[in-house]
Amino acid sequence: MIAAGGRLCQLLGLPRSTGQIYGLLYLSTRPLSLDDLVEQLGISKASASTGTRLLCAWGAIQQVWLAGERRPHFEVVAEVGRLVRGCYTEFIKPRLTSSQRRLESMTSSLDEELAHGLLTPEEHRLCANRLTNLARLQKKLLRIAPVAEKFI
Amino acid sequence: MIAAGGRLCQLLGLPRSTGQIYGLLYLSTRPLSLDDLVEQLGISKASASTGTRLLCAWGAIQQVWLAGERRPHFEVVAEVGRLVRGCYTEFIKPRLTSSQRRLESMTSSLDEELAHGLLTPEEHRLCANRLTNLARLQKKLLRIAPVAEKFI
DNA sequence: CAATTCGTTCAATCTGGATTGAACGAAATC
DNA sequence: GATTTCGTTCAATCCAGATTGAACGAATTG
Repeated sequence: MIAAGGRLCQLLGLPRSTGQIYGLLYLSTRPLSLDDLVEQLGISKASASTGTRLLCAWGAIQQVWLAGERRPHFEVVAEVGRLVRGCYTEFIKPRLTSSQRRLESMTSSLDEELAHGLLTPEEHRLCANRLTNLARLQKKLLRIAPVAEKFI
Repeated sequence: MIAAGGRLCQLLGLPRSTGQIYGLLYLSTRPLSLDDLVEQLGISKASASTGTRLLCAWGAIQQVWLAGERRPHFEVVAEVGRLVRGCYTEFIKPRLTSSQRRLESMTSSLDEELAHGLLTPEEHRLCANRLTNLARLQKKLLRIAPVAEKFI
């Protein structure tokens, strides 16, 4: 589980240690402290600190205060599906909408170039077609979201 | 467009140059040779060679032989949606199915540990629950595919 | 208040993988 | 057949970003 989490994060361009922390906590039968993570994963306290903070910010894990312990421990929060959804709304969706704006500006500047005679009508038609294709794809990708949410 | 392709590839953990090549070809009004790519993108011929080969393998671009030219040129193939679908069947789906197998083996070894008294029934129940949660999520993700294909 | 225990931060280091220059082989041209 | 023009391959290099050790500050304990 630790290895799987590490590889998944590395595949996504995220710190491997972060995935390892989640993997360990996911099958731990009790909340773990920072030093537990350091010891069991063989990572530095610095990595453990930044990793847990990142996972907390994503709502993947949470701090809990155990009776008799004065430092916080960590445990995973239940639903994994929420992580996937969060990944969509945090990562994919903003990029899709921002690139939609960029596409619009590219289209308008393309029209300008045609008006100034920098492009033949032929060339303009080809580029405009490709850009509208992209725009259409983006709209579809954005429309999938509500459908997918019903499934997950 | 070049920058967008480069950044997208970099985000996905792919060579930036590959994305740049696709971005340039996507708005080019004519097929380009390897040396065109080298010149216009400022990348080495080695990067251009491996990049075009990768994109050809994905069906993102294709070679065309222009009359009077003895070396092949490259152009994008139209539908972008096919790329997204290919990304799913090539990357996501295999990983989902392989990790499904791994999950099953983990579950069975977990049962063994319970039988050998290495785990309390309490601990076994918690781990088994989390594993079945994961398995359920994977099944859902796999089931989304046919739905999404109708949309894109 | 001193001493200890933590978590955080930051500069330095390490590393996986992209990039590249050069060598190579194939094909075409003369 | 010699020469030039290509595309490919591979070892060396480079780089972004993950990791870490050490220093720091806050909180707690004696």
